[in-house]
Amino acid sequence: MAESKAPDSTRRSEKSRRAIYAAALSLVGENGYAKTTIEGIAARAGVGKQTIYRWWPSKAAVLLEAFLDLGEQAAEAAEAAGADGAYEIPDTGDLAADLKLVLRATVDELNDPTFEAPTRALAAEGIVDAKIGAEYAEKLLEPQAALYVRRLRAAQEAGVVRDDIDPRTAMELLTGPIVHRWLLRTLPLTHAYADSLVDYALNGLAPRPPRH
Amino acid sequence: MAESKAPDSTRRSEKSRRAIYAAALSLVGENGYAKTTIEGIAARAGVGKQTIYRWWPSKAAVLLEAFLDLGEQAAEAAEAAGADGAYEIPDTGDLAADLKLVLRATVDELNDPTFEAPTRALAAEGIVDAKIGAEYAEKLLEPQAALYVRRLRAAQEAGVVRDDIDPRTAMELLTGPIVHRWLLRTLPLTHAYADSLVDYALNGLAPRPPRH
Amino acid sequence: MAESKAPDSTRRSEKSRRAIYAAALSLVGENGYAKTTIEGIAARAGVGKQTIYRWWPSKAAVLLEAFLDLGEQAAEAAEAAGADGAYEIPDTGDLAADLKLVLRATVDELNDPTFEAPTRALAAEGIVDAKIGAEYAEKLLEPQAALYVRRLRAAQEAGVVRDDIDPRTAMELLTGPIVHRWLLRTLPLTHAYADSLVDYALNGLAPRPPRH
Amino acid sequence: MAESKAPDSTRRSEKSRRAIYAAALSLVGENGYAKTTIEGIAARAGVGKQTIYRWWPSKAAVLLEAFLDLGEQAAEAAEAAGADGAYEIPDTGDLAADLKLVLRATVDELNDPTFEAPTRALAAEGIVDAKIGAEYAEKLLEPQAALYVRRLRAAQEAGVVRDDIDPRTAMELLTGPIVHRWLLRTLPLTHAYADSLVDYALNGLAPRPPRH
DNA sequence: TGATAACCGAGACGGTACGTCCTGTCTTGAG
DNA sequence: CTCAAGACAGGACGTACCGTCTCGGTTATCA
Repeated sequence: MAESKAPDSTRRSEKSRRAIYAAALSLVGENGYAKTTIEGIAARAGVGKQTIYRWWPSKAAVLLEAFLDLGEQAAEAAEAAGADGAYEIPDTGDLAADLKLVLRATVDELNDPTFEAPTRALAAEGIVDAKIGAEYAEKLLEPQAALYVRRLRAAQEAGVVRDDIDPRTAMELLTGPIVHRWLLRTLPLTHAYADSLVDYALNGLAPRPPRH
Repeated sequence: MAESKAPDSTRRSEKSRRAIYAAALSLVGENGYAKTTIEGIAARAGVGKQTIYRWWPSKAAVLLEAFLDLGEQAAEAAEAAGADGAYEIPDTGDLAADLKLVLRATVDELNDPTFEAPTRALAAEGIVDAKIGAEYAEKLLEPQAALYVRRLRAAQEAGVVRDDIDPRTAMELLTGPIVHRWLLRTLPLTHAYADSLVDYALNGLAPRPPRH
Repeated sequence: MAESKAPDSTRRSEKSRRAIYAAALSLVGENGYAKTTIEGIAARAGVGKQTIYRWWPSKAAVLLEAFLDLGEQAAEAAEAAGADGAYEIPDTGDLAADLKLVLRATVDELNDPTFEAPTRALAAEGIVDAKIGAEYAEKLLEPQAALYVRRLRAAQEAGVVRDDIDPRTAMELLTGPIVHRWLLRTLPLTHAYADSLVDYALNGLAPRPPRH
Repeated sequence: MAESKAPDSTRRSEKSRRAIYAAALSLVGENGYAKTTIEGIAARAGVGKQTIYRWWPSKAAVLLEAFLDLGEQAAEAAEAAGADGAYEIPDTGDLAADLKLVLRATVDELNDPTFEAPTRALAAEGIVDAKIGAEYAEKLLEPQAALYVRRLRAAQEAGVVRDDIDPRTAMELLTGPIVHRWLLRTLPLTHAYADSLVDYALNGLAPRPPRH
């Protein structure tokens, strides 16, 4: 059942891999994803084209891995810098405040022009190419999602979220609209919007029956 | 001070335009958007390439117009078939039921494999190309959004939605998560999910204080 | 029975054709045939690669045509310069002298370093590729051969060559050894050698019976 | 002052060498010389590419050696089969008949489709690459030429060829036209042609003065 | 009798050129 | 003027080989 033509990854050149990541990221930053070519990446990385085609199935796959590598390096750096490893959504007891904090951070990140082009490009590629999409979701989205789920479960245990709520769906109620606005650029993405979403989601749209 | 190179649209060939729409849609359906080329569209439409370049700025623009045209034709057909023109979200008095109805329809539409490829392609293009994205949002998303806003305002007047709620944000609370799941394929898109969203959005995640 | 994909030669760019000829000849002169690439020819000619692939089946075909064109232009120039058009082997009545004259000229031409590289390259290509070889023979060799045949026929009429001799074979008796030496570089190619060939061929190797 | 990178030929793998010869010859036979690659030879021979690059400077050199080896093996086989080793042109006393015999054999050999492709390929390579050409001439052509020279010298001693004839040039008068026809495919190569060449060469083209 | 060189198979590497495809522009001839 | 047709310059595609290199794994002398 082994792949007949799989290259021998033990002999892979680490130097080339890193150079390809760097070249891909810089070219996408400079010219945009559409104008970035495999040929251009190879040239800037000082690498033969075949070395890219040998290890990646597509331009999108290269960029995705480069992105993931960037994240991993940042994580390692953070860990080395003293943090206790796993980042978590804070739990101050005030769920609304905690969620607003992280959603505002997400909003800021999405509005950061540095990351905008490559992130949009990857998202677009993932929308069309299921393979890329799955990897994108698994590697970039899922870890983030898990944080929300943990915080929401804690909230359920603390009694501030109903027990019959599915944390996953609850998370999507918060992040879905933000991603939607960012992707489709329908309306500006602001801190106020993030706050509104938290309030609406936690308390619902229907009026509360008045206490007696 | 008119555009020096603007073609004279009064002399435009209607037949060619329709042939281009048909060719574009069929080719995207057969081979996917990425493998569809302007040359291929021109060939299948029996049209010179210049005729496409003269009237559209990009492949995405062609497909977008083809899509809009499809919608318009469907609308005209529906109108001719007897309906009173403007479609609306029903108002039975039961907001939750009404919303579930339309959200389930949206889910079905998004799951329809016929429309999947071109819709994803357009969405992806819109994510990367702001021009396309704006037109996409204005022509395809906005009319749909307006229906929700109207229905939610009616609900506010009826007192089943709080007055301080922004209908636009409320709408995004419902459709955002659905679009998000569809685009990123994180989890399957079902009627049950649509129902949950309505319930969560209307009632919130936090427990209601007990009536006295 | 028409070719399905034949390009329309009436719309062919004369300028590009000439530029391709010039580029091909100069590159072969500079770097040799083997190191001359279609890509290089296209680049120097300021032409798209497809323009070469559209009109020629191979690098050898390009060079062959370029060579033929060179000959035609030289011929036109000569004609314009006053000559009476068709060049002929002179007929002074002394066959041996006349043949030595042209064979010495041929030797000089083959020893000319300017023409050596491209001519060898074309000959080599023709040896391997029958199509090229046939065109090479027809366009470059045949006209030359016809001159010999005419001169030898005149010699037969004048009674200095036996009537039962095939002029074609006779010609090959003269040129074959020269071409052979040139191609295979077995021994140097000199005027003396050319003279010997004429003497040997005209008088034979066997001793003449003594006159009475 | 020895070559710093010369491999140690005493440790050379005989098995690999033979496998490379066999692979080279079979691939040239199957696909032609141009489509035969060093990589392909190595793969079929079950040999690393470096083993070829270590011992041969070029593809042509590999094929040339393979060819020579073929000839040597044939010679050894012939010797073992009883012959007295050195082959010679027969000397029956009738020079014309003897020459016709060997020239007809040469014609048959050149017309043998089995040897055609590789022989043409080698000849073509030798025409362009002087190094290969020299080796080709020395190893394959020279031994053959020596046979002619010996037979012609014997003819001179017997008085059937004039003493002032250069045997080498005389030989070229016979073989040159045949090789020429074969290489350039101008006209078919037949026994009759070989016979004519012998007659023309021996007796010359000019009429003999009538005996008194 | 190990050390220590070589050759060896294998195949990744930086490159070059291939021949194909498509882009967006330009030109031609018909209507 | 628009249109169908398609040639053009340009350039990226993905593939095939080039010739070099590095990697274990056998041999096959020498210490």
